[in-house]
Amino acid sequence: MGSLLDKNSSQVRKRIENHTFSDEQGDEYEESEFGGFGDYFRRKKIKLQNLDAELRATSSDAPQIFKGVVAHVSGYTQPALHVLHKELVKHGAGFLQYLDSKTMATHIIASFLTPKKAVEFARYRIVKPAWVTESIQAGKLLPWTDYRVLDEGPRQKTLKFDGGNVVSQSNSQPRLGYREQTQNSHYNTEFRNSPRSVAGLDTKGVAPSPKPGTPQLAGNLLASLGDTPPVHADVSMMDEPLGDNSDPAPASNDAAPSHRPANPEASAKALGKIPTGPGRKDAELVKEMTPEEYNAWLLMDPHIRKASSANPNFLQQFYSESRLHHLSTWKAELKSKMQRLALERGPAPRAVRRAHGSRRYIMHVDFDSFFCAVSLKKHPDLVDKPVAVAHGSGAGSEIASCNYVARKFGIKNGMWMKKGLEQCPELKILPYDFPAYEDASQKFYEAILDIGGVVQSVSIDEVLVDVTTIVLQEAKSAGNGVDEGSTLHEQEHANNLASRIRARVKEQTGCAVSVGIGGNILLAKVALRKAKPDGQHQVKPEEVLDVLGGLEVTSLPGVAYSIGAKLEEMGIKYVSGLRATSKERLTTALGPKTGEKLLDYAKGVDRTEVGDVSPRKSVSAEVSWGIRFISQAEAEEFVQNLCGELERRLLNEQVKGKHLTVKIMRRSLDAPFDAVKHLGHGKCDTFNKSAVFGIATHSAETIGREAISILRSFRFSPGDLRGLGVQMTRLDPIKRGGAVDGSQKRLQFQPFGGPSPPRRSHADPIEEVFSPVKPTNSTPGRRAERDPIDEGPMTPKKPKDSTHPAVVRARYYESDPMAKTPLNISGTQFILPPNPDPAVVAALPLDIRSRLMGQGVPRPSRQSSPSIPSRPQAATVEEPLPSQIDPEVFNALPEDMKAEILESYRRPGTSPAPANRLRSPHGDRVGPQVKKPATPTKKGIRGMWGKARERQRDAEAGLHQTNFLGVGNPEPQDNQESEGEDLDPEILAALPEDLRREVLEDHRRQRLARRSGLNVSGPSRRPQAELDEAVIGGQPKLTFPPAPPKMSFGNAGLTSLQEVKEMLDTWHSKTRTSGPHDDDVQMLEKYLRSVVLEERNMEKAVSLVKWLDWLVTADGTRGEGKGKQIWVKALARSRHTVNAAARERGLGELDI
DNA sequence: ATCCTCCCCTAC
DNA sequence: TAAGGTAGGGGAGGAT
Ligand SMILES: Nc1ccn([C@H]2C[C@H](O)[C@@H](COP(=O)(O)OP(=O)(O)OP(=O)(O)O)O2)c(=O)n1
Ligand SMILES: [Mg+2]
Ligand SMILES: [Mg+2]
Repeated sequence: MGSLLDKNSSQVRKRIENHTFSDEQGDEYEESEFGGFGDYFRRKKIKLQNLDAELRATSSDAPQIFKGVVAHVSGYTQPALHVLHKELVKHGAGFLQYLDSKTMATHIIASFLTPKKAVEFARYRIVKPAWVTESIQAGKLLPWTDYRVLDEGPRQKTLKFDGGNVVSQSNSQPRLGYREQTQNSHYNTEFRNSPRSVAGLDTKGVAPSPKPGTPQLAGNLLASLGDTPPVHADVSMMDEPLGDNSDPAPASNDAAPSHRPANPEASAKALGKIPTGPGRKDAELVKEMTPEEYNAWLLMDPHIRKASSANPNFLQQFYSESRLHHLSTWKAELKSKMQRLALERGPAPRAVRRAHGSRRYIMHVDFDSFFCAVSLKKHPDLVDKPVAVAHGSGAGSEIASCNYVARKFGIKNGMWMKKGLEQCPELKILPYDFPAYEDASQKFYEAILDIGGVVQSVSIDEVLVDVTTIVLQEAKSAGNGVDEGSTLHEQEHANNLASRIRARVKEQTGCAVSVGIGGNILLAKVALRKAKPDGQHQVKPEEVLDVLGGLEVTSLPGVAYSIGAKLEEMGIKYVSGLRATSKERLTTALGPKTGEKLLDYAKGVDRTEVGDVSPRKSVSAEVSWGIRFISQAEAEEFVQNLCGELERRLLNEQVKGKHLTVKIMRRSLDAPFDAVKHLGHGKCDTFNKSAVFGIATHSAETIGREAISILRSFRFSPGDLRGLGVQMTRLDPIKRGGAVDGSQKRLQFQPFGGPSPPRRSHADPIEEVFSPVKPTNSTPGRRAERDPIDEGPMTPKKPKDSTHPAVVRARYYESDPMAKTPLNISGTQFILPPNPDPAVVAALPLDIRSRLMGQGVPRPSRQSSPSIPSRPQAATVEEPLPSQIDPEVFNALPEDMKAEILESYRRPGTSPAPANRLRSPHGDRVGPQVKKPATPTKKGIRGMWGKARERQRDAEAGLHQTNFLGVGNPEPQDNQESEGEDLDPEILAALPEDLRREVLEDHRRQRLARRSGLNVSGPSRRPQAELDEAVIGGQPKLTFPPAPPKMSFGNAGLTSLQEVKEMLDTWHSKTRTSGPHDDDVQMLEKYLRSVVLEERNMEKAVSLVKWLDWLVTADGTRGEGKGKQIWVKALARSRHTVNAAARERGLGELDI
């Protein structure tokens, strides 16, 4: 148990957070809506009035054994919180619902602690609930030390982890609730700290520091975003987007000229909304836009910019609002809590469980329209109306949950608003209330745990409980009959139990849960459906077949659209039809397991045990909404952020992973730029690729490096990216007792593996580590780098001697004249080391490797001079071994590498095939039997043919490839003049209409002239050392009138510009309705002064004010609420402050 | 047979 | 406007 504490090295961050959090409880922020953690808990506390006094008065006779004890209960406990509370108070203890001021509590009662809590409570006496119950039983206070939850032990070790990165994480933190996430901004943890210095901040060597984890990749873009406030052209909508037959130009991009947007209205609307966007006369221009240009154009709208990946704070913001993310996070948390609770409860039930025959009583308990019901608590007037919970009322907004009134209209959870409103125009829309869902859920779980069955969490609003033991027990003691009647008694007891639960949950939460009872999980679920809403139902053994038979197959768990359609093709619509089908036929169609399972289900058989949960097999982070990049750099930065997120989650789970998969969604080339759904991914092809690390890792740096390499290897036009994700599998628990950090010392000895590199110790002597290694065991991707982004895989490195992989790589870099322009892959020359060791080759990152291979046999068409930037032309898919590959080298490769290389050749760089692998046609060998019916999929029938079609389309896309060369610098040198910079939407927006057109046109011409393949080079990707210079040379070329001031990124100051911007963003969005707290504004002013006077960074100060200006003025919240007014004033004050400070320094008036 | 990898599908 | 995440079961097909 104590291991929990020591194990988690992610606690550094958490510790800081927690400390910050406690500090925030200081009264000075009391009124601020942007009050951070403290505020969250404070508000929660208000809801729970403390009735202790009353309790104590009514039970003064109980021995006051807990006198002097002030207890707090954390998490789910057994007995439940309310019981402990009552008992403690009755016996003289003080009780804290929430830890207001930590020092007041003397004991914390918990069954187990999450790592986060373990740290938070590190200084407390943390005891198991049994301490309370057994003390009461004993009639005296038992020594708490016998009930420790945690062993003692320092876990300083963990504090060393990732020192500087810690505070800087800008992404959401998976374990935290949405509110913690959003409020735990830099503003809390750093910004506030810097001017004031926070007492109590953990001082064990971890201090807030700039954010090395987030390289300033998209520097230019971000800089300009911040520097040039958007032009708010009025939305002078011709408000009739409908039926307009004018060309919504960008929707019909030329990848498919004949293609009309799936939803012309939506497109037209989107267009119309964009301030001074290209009018219809620009149709031609727009039609020829690259995806990047289109995105740049799209992002001219500040609202879109704010909501999408263009916002530096995007990941955090997105996750904090994503219901699906919360659902997943909650589920994972609950799962592990239940797991640990079961452990702590003792291994008893296990043995007991199977004792009695096979008769089981399983309850499935689930809230009725959970989100909706909870959100309705604050709008009781609407309970009788059709209501849904969604983020908005636009056509693409998703209905997370709707009440049963709405369901009568045909509305369903997950439905898009467009359809929902079609079915019911009266539909009322309520906002999400995530904290309320957490609260309701907690009470629900307490009630469930209270009954003492075996509990398995299904989701935030749903559990399975095996109550067999309870029911049998009760039936035995109540009804004396051991005969036939006992079953009836049992059933009745089960029903009673269900009633009790329902009543209790309703009482505690005000919301209805329904309960299904059955002899197994399947039947409990089926019963649940019958029970809803607000009811309970038991499926008795004798009714099983009848009940099931009449159900549609899709109401069986695991059967939905795809399998349902397959079955329908076979003429099976109802479960009864399943029973009438031979196992053979089912297994042939669906596979052995699925076929058999369905047949079992049809017979009412389900052997799955409640509570059987296997350990986690994967951890991932992905986003497929709001992705609109205008440069490769942005895309890579985003991937890096995802990897940061992944690292956090891995640490939280206390695992490392060996197998990395990068998931990419790219706009289908026949799909319009605009998705139907606002900022949605639209129609996409998906591409996954994985890499294996020789040794498991959780390092964001390591993972990011490889992930970015993989991303690059696809050479997608960044503007076409719609979804990105990183997933780790092959997980290993992090072993404690040291060496966590030193693990990479051993990686070399792993068979074919990757990085887990260096604790960025530049001094790390590579040879020494590698020398004893057999070449075949080399590790790819080991590069001593400063920054995974700023120094991409193609950055030059020091040469080394010997054939060590790292050395080869180093040489390779050294000799690559293009080394500094990482993405110009096809146009690069490089030198193949004589006698490349195959393993060495294999050890190279994927993108390099393919190039190297390409050179094995020089092929002018494929690789070549810088002047002929040809891409690999549609490579021969059929050939077993692409001719570009030296067979000798190839054969020496490990098998998996062979496959991978073939793969990479199979898909010529510019148009990899979608991830749907080409499977050998079943028809080939199948003979007469139809082996595999097409698998239907949401959008039409897929399966083999579908895939083939997709490939086809993609191949075709390859031909179009020339259309979407990236905007970039094709030159071999790191040439700052030859720009091809990203188009900056901000700047574009500020241009007069005609000028803008000219710019776009010009931009396009350059691009076409260069014709260099995807290549975006920006100052931001240069090595750190060059960054400063780059900032100057790297000014967007498009420096027209509203030229943004020069920006200095990086660790210019105490707090990086971007970080502060993110803080401001979070701060603003959290207080947009109430306005900022005056203290906070003062602090901002003070900080701005210090930026001007101490940091002496005028650009930063100006930039921040402009950023704030943008935030405030771009906040289109209706009605100029009081919040906005306060914000406007705050903005004015800030502006004044900076000007005043500038004058103080003898500088003139600034143009802010 | 049995394993592994890369998907698809499903659930909330 | 809008916040389309995430983990596990399991099938297909290849390697062993
Ligand atoms: N596509 C979906 C499905 C569910 N949820 C969320 C909102 C739901 O309230 C919650 C629980 O899911 P349920 O399937 O239990 O649905 P409800 O509780 O809303 O309705 P009911 O259980 O009564 O069918 O998960 C969601 O956001 N999107
Ligand atoms: Mg529900
Ligand atoms: Mg549910």
